[in-house]
Amino acid sequence: MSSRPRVLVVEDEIAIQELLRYSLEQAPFEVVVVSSAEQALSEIRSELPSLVLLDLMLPGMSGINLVRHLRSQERTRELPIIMVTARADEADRIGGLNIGADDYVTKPFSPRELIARMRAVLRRRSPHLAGDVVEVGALRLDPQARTVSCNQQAINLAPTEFDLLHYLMSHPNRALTRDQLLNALRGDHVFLEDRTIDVYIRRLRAGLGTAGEAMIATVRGVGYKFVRTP
Amino acid sequence: MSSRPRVLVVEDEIAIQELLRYSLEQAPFEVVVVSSAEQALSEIRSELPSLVLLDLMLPGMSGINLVRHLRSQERTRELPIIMVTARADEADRIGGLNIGADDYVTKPFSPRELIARMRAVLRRRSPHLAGDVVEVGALRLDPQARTVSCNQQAINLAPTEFDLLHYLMSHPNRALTRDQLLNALRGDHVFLEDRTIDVYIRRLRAGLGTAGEAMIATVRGVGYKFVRTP
DNA sequence: GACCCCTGTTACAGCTTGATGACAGGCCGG
DNA sequence: CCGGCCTGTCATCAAGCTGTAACAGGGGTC
Repeated sequence: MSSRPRVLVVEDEIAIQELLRYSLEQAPFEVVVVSSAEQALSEIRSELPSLVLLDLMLPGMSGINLVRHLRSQERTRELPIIMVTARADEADRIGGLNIGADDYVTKPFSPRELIARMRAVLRRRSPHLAGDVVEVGALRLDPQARTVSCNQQAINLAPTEFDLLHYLMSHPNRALTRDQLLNALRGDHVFLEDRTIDVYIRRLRAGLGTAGEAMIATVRGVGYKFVRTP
Repeated sequence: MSSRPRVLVVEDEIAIQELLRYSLEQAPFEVVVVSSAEQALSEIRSELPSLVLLDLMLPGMSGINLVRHLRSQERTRELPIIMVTARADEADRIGGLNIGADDYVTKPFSPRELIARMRAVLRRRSPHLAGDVVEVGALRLDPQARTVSCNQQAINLAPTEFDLLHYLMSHPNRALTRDQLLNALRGDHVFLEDRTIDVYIRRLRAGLGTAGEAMIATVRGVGYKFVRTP
């Protein structure tokens, strides 16, 4: 869940589909591709992605109408959307942002630029999904490389421990309840014991060694907290 | 109790229920969802929430009638209520406020906006639930981080001591009865000895050190008071 | 100054909460 | 197919927190 943002690509040209799938997976994102607005709706209904990448020109319902529709629904009101348009003047015409997209890119675009824009949008909406390196004190976490180090010393963490640390470091100095942490790790449709978080905190602390004890604080009666200054 | 505000969501559409539950829990609020006015009454009877989020259109008893009923009862007269309404026309809005809701939002709404309005209402009615940092003299209390400091010096308090201080600091220069304090800490359905508050005041004063003696004043025959200027 | 009411303080038993170690099952790679 | 990690749960233990009673002390009233 917290590991890689899910991107829904709505694009009908096969060549571009493949280009996007490849470059986005390298980013890394988890990529789901559909080729029409109708399929996009169906996919979104079954699981909300972290971001939608949407071609303006589509068979059937147009991209613009899809954005309008998504913006009119409570569930998808805040869903980050980036539009892809064929020509710059098109972007001008639709005023990309006016119809409710968060950003747009014009073809031809460089994957590098696209990914940068996606990160920018995610950064605004959900900081821990943006893929930025997080650095606090001697601790450094790189979400893309999925590495953690403390004073240049590499630290090995299991996937869940990594995601947990990532979320904690992205929300420093804030007491987080076990519920919030479980939601961040597993999404809101999974039912797990609150106490499971205790165990992961323990494993994470053990993995981080002495430094970990200082940075991950227990907030009695509430949950846990990542403290910036020990 | 005082740690996270309890929100009762009265909403019959499943999709909106889930959206609200997720975004409110991240806020963070403690969320209870019911799908009819009758269930809402039953829930409120068993435990008074900090705020009610109420869809105007419900099966059975309408949202409007529920508000009227709540406003007619002593126990729920002051309960903050935000109405959610599908129709955006002005008559509804005015009606919403006239019948006694504290605020309203119209669908479609963004979770961000909704949470901002909830905070605003809470800030007005129950300042200690709004989540703002409270700063009085050298004392500083951060509800999100759950930290207290005096002249930059961290102070460690037990959960109840923290909540008590939070409530006191949010209502400065005002004599508060033991009943009021117990209510704020434990809700209105828990019965405890008044004198228990004395003990918590004692523990809180001890925790705050010399500064605490000066700021928490005893109001003989009434209760206690947080004084701004020693 | 005596008395009563109120508050301060302490001690304590019971309970809740968090830390920890162990374990079964699942998944993955070799 | 096997072995090794990873995951989620549980039982247990230690520590901290809570609520009450009991006693001490002080202030105000008459």
